[in-house]
Amino acid sequence: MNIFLQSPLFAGLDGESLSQLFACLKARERSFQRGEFLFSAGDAAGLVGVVVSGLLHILQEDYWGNRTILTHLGPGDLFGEAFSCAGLPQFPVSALAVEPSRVLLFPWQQIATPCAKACDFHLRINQNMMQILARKNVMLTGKLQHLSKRTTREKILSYLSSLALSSHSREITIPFNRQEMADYLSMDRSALSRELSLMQREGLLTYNRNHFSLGQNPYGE
Amino acid sequence: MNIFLQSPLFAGLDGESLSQLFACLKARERSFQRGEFLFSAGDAAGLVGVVVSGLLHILQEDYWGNRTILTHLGPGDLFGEAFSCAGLPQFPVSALAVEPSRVLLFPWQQIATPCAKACDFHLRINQNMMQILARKNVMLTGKLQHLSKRTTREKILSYLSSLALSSHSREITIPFNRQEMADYLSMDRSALSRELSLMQREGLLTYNRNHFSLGQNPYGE
DNA sequence: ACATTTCCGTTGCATTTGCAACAAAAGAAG
DNA sequence: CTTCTTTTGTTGCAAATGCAACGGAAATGT
Repeated sequence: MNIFLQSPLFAGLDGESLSQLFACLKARERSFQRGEFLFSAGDAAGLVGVVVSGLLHILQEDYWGNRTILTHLGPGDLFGEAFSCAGLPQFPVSALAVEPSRVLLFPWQQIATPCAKACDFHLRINQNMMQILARKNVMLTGKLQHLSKRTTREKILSYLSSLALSSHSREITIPFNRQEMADYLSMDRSALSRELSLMQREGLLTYNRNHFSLGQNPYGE
Repeated sequence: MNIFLQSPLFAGLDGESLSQLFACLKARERSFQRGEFLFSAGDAAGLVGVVVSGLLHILQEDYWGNRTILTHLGPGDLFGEAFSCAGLPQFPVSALAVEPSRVLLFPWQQIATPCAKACDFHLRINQNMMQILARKNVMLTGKLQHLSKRTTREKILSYLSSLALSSHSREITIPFNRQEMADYLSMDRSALSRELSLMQREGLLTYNRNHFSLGQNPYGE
């Protein structure tokens, strides 16, 4: 139960409201065994879920059948919301339980349309859902900015710059180690290290581990 | 007026509802001269707009002051919705009129909270907005899939594969010419042409201009 | 039909990047 | 302190990529 209260979808609600809301949402809790699919690509979309316990993988399969793991989902995480809310007829990805898992599932429609009682809870999670989608949007847009740069250096600077701007400081501590940073920016770790090292020698920035300090101008001398 | 009816935000409404709704939303129309900023990075967010006529650029400025054009917006296009809805305190980007432009502006809050009259229109654009955010989400996620591949070939295949899957066909016609396709995938046009040519020689696919036909298996022989 | 413009494929070349392997540094465990 | 593990920096090398330039093909306009 605590899981739900911490989930952004149910933010602002208390335990009591929650049980009423779950009835409203026609939510039901289900268990999945290790290796069981919650849904597969091609299944009708319209389902939203919250992980209660266990571990899920969101998988994508391309035209030739190659699978990629897109995300790992743990307790509290939300899934299916974007596809369902976008009105896609089918899920383009699959959700797999990689550990015995319990999830709360409910039909998307129940969120979108106000219930007969027009309850406040309903309004609230409606707003929450919108905020969740919007935030994810902002996040994705940001990451896309970095990845659409063509060179390693530009990607790195784009990433660090965005952090510096949002923290209003030239001092940045990132939440990644080198390997994770390289993964986030979709590049090789050694290439990342090499470029960082180069940039430091050129005086664009200084760094130590996951702490960075940006210089004045990456271009002019 | 027609512009609005075609905009996804106002989908499902008719002309009459629209005028009532605009009052509800406290919408006002404003004109901007060429070169005038609608808002600048750092301004308080919370504003949503629809372009009526003219042309806007969304600009981003990085830590060192380098500007990038993120988007071009024309009549019917929506802007500001993600940032405002996400609850960001400030806009991280700027909006500039590059031609004399007219836009409809309204405060985000008016969409999120139902009006005193609890009008149906209100509910409707609430749902519309959510769908818009969700669809953009799906789009961004898809593009991110492609860009996070490390090699030119993988990016191309990821892109074509996703189109093939969603159209349930190995025959694909893309909405881009070469240069645009290269831009979309963030790569050099000649590098794209070279790789396509290579893949065709290897039998992975065949193509002509913007029409592609995928082969059976890009890996095994 | 002809001229003009846009689009596309190709290629040489310099540079960048991924990959692999190793060394140095930092941190954790004993 | 010593040992072991993890993280990070470095480097050689092959392959990939961006860049620039060019020529041919296709589309467009007259």
